[in-house]
Amino acid sequence: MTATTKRRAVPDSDGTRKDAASGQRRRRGPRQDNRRALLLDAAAKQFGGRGYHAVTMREIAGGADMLAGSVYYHFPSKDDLLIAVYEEGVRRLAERVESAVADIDGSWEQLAAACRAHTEMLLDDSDYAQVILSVHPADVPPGRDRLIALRDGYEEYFRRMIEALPLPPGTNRAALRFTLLGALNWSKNWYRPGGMTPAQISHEILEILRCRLADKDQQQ
Amino acid sequence: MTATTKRRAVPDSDGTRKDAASGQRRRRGPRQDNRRALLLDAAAKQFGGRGYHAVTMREIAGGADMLAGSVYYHFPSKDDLLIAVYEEGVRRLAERVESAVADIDGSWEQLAAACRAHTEMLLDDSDYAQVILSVHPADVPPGRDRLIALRDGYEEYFRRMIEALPLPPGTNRAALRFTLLGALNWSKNWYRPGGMTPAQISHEILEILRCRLADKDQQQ
DNA sequence: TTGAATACCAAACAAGCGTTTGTTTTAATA
DNA sequence: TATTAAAACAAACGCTTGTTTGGTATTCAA
Repeated sequence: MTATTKRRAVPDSDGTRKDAASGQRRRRGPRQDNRRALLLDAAAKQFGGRGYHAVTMREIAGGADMLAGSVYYHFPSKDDLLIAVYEEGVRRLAERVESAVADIDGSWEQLAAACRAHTEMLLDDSDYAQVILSVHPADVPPGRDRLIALRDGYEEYFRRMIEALPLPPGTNRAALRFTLLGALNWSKNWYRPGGMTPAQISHEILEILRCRLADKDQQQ
Repeated sequence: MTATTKRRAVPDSDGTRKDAASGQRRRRGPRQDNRRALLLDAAAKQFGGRGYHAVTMREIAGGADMLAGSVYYHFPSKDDLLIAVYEEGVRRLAERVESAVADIDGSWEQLAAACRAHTEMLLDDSDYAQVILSVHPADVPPGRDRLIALRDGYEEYFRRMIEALPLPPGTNRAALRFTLLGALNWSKNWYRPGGMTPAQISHEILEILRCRLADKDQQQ
């Protein structure tokens, strides 16, 4: 159930408060021991591991050494908490991919670096990123469109990278993108620590697609 | 919560009852208006569309024009109902793939036929098949291993088909299988009726992988 | 036609859910 | 140091959940 009214002022998503537009007495900011971030971490771990509906507010709160009611000081509802986690997940994924690509030359090499960063985040490095895979947008009807927009926004990075590849004319780049992302994301279903590393997985998958991705002048 | 004790005898999964091992008086079988199958259909539709935890017993029962309590005549718990649906999903998938492959010659052509059947089932033809994608085995702790075994058993078809392909020595066939199934299954996240058909999707994905799958003597 | 097993219904149950409420503790400011 | 907002707790609320219970039509074999 979505929150309809707020009993108290709830902080903005960045955890800071702003002055009223008119120059009234200055408000106080958040305290230093603010555990909002800890709470978001706990939510990410739970949502990422078990999906939206399997996780309870009491479990999330417990993960941050709180009680369920206290969560509502930071987030107006469970839906909003999930959306905040999802946003942070997309933000971190995008950030990591961007920085992985930053100093790389060559469209193919850039895509490889992005895929590696993407896979490492999903499989090992980030509970937040896993939320993007574990949570189905339809789980949260009021936030559905927002989640889809966030996911699409992130995938836009890959669309542009594949757009930049030199490919034989007539290549279905959309299908290429779906195949690549599908194969990478699906690895969460069979990845086991101790087996192939995330980097190896992403490398292997790209290698399988490579002869198709490569134009004549790049063959091997 | 898992059922701990059964108050009454519950029919077997095929809806028939068997005699006690010793030759006691013959039991009566199920009536003709038995709505067990209808109930299973309703459960498949709900589980397949929204996952395990988002679906309630009342919704499932309502889908078969029953009340929630009546479900427990046929299945001892929600867990068992999900497992029954999952089993049926795997059974139907396997059946469809087997019959699609039956009259096809050539290892490549067989794989293509199997992928097409697989994709059509997942995207259009079967609520049961979609359960395999929508339900995470970890959603049902007591049935987790059973679900994983079922899924692995089905994927064994693809393992054998890829095993039979003539490929360059040293090819990582496991990675190939994961890539293929991942790309196919992921299509559920972006498939929209009116766009590419399931057959086109499966064809396109295989085409992208083809140059890798094909040995020298099969190139084009 | 009877009798027993089948296949439900109607209603409740305890437990757990997301959320609200009133109060209290804590920390930063003045 | 007194004040005030921030950030929590403790306890409940109303509702929904999966499940149980006792009863009742319906069906089919004898």
